[in-house]
Formats: sequence, C-alpha cells, structure tokens
Amino acid sequence: MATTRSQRHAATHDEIKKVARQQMAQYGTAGISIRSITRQMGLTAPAIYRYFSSLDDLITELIVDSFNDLADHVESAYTSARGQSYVQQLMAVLMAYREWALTYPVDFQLIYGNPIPGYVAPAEITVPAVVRVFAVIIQLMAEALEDGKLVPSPQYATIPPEIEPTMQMVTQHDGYHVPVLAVYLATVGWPVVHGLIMLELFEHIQPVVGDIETFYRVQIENLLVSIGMIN
Amino acid sequence: MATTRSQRHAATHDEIKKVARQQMAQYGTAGISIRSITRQMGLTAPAIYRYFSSLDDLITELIVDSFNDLADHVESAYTSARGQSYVQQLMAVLMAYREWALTYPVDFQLIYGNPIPGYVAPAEITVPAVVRVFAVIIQLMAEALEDGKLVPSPQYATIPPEIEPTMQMVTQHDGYHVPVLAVYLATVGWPVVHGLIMLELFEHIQPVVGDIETFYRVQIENLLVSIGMIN
DNA sequence: TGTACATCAGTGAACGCGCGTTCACTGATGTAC
DNA sequence: TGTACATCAGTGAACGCGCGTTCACTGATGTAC
Repeated sequence: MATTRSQRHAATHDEIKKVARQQMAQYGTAGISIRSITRQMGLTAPAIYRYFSSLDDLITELIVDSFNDLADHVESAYTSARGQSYVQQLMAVLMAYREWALTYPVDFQLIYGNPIPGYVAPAEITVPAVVRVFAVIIQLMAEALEDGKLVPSPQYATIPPEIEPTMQMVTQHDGYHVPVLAVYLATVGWPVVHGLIMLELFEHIQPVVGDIETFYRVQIENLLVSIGMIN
Repeated sequence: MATTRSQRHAATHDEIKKVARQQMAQYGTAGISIRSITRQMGLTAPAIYRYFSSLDDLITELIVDSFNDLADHVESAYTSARGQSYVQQLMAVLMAYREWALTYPVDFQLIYGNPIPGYVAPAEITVPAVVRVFAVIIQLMAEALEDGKLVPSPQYATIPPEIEPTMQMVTQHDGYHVPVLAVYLATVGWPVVHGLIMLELFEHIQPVVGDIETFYRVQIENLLVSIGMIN
C-alpha cells in the first residue's frame, strides 16, 4: 500500500507528539526536550524542524490537542447519557472528566498543572477549548433548572453580589444562552471536581480514603444533593 | 557586633534557601539551579557544598520548611480564634491556609504541585508536617461534634463502607484521638479547599468569578452548612 | 515510458549556552597554649 | 598578649553532560513533460 509524501509527513508529525507525551509522562512536563524525542525516534535533533518551527510550537500543539481531546471525551459521555436523570447525566459527564484526567495525567498537568518554565501559552488558542467542556455542564444545569429538577437550596439560590456582575459578563461573553444561575452552580462545583482530581493525580488522597473512585463518586453525589438537585 | 563563624554559616545557609525560593518563583520549581543561586549571591557554584551536600538535599530542606511554615501559620490562626464559634474558628483556619498558599505560591507548589523531575522526596521526612495541618482541622471537627454544634446531615452522617476501614486505620495510625467521623468530615472538605486554592494559584478561576476572596469564603461557608455545621 | 528537475526528509558538524559535581588550592578566621 | 596551628569559606579550573537552533549538505521521492 503506497503512502503519499504528505501522509508520511503527517504520520511523523503525530509520532513526534506521541513520543513527546511519553517523555513528559516520565520526566514531567518541564522535562520535554527536542533532542531526547528525536533520539528515541532514531532521528537527529534538527530533523524536528521539518515538523515544528520550535519547541514552543510543539508544546502549544500538545496543549490544544489535550483540551480538545478532553472536550471530545466529555461531550461523548454527555451524548451517551442523554435521556437519563440529570443526576445520572452529570455523574456520567463528571466521571468521564475524571477518567480522562487519570488516563492522560500528563495532558491534564499540561492544562491545569504548574506552568512550564519559559513557555507562555498563546491565550487566544486555548480559551475556546476550555469553554467546550464547561458548556456541557452548564447546559445540564440549565435544563435541570428549567425542568424543576434542580431547586437550588437557599445558600445557592442567590449569587453573592460581589460575584454576580462577573458571572453575568462571562455568561454573555462566552455565549452560553442560559440563566446566570446555571453558570454559577457549575462554577460552584468546579473546585470540588478539580480538587478531587488533583489530589488523586499526585497521590495525596489515596492513603487517606483507600477507595478513591468511590470517594469521588460520593463527593459528587453529595455536591449535587447540596446544591438542590433532585434524583 | 561580632558574629561567630557558626552564626555566619547559618546566615549564609538561610540566604541560599531564600534565594532558591526567589528563583523558583521566577522560573518554576523545576527551574532551581545551584549555579544560578550562587551567581545571584556573588559566589561560585562549588561554594554551595559547604552548606548542602547536593541539590536534592537543598530541595528536601525547602520542602520540609514549607510544610512546617504552613503548619505554624495554620496553628497560629487556630490559637488566635479560640473561643469563637466553630464556624468562625474553621473559617479563620482555612482563610489562613489560603493566605499562606497565596503568599508563598512556590512553597505550595513544592508541596502540592507537579513533582520536580528527577527529584524524589524522602517520604518519612515530609509526612509528619502534613499531619500537623490536618490535626488542627480534625480537632475542630471533633470538638464541634461533641458540643452538638456539628450535626452531620444525612448524606455525611455515615462513612461509605468502602472507605470506612481506611479511615479507621488513618485515625489510629496518625494518632488523632478522635471519632472517625471527624476525620471523615475533614477529608470531605479537603478537595474543596484544595481545588479552590489550586484554581486561584494558576489563575484559572479569577476570570469567571472576579472577586475570588469572596468566592472562597462563600464556598467554605456553603461547605460547612452542607455538612451540618451550626453557626 | 523515460528523463530532467524540483521538492523535501533527514544528516552531521558546529554555535554558545547552562548544568551538577570534583579537586587541589588560597587566605582569612578562630583556638589553644 | 602573642604565636603556632587547625579549621573552614570560598575559588578557579576542569570533568562530562545535555540543551535548542543554524547551516550547508546528501540522497531519496515525487512531478512535469
């Protein structure tokens, strides 16, 4: 089976990214290096410039890929769970979020971990992908609110006045066509989910809880009950 | 005022750590380097071996210092807040926790961020300091339970059976003389606090909430209400 | 179908750089008598 | 109080290493006629 030059180019391009990911898994996101990537591929270092114009370029592509891959994963969980109760749908989506983080820990660190020294991400490239993930959760919150299946408990029913204006702005600017309260309730859940995953990823919480998957699930359930979600 | 040789030795020892911290703030925890530390101090690189037997030694000392400093800070907030309501005491302690993380972001990353490539922390040295911070929060939970000021809401009143045995073990092993439920309730709050701080530290959540301090405070209050704390 | 030319993947040497650590040393500071 | 000696902070050169990037190049692959 003959392959064209551009197919082979694309294949090598992708393999470079694959090897880069592998090496980040071993040496940390800051340990990425052109020379060690090409060494492992049996190439010399300058060969990489046929595929990426610099190391920063490679990193940016890895980050954008990660965001999109996470968004794809979350969206597909969302699609599969449609028709179930809102608690079940949110649980499915948030389990998918965790699953992705654990399957691709390096990519999750790339997005949410320490910045890579000397590297500055071009913000306009990464923002849209973050929005995709958030959109799914906000969407579910909004639907549940409308259906009367999410009746915010008193503490969550009103947005603190110091926060409300920014929340309004974000809702409009990011193009969520949804009540602000839905955005607020999603934002409230974010730290819980993020904290659970971060603590699991760096193995801080396993020694304390043992069965971390159960702990995650129970915490999410508790969160949903607390904000006023009805199963 | 004459200084002894050992005083001067201690002073230089401390200055090395101070400069190391500064440089980590600029170049990330992975960017620490003997040569750039000594350069900034007007010394040559080998001079550092009068004070630390290797780079890893220096890092270990920085980590241990960080843990203890955090614990000191939290304990002193605890002491100052004694006599107030449990909600107020917990709030004071958790605000102190956040305050420390924001004041010394590098140290917080050293403890809870990405591991430094090639560096492995000797676990027996770092564990006791983590316990110190936790002990304060667990202590408050236990007192509140005993005083009837913490009446766990149904979802938090029983520990999930998959988690209970580990929780028991930790309670005994780490020497908290306290009901397991107190340890569990503290553990439940951990991801929220950790997530909030991590998201703030890397500036992921500011654009969404605007006034992050208020958001933190409100989230902690909500958490305390959810688990069944009475003000 | 065969030839001439253009494209392009990858090489190898070199650039200037920074790194942690070792070693034999100098010279100042402290201590014992 | 003064002298002889020991201690120790810091130096400068060297070690072997890895890094990103540039450059002129070779040789294979693809394209146009």
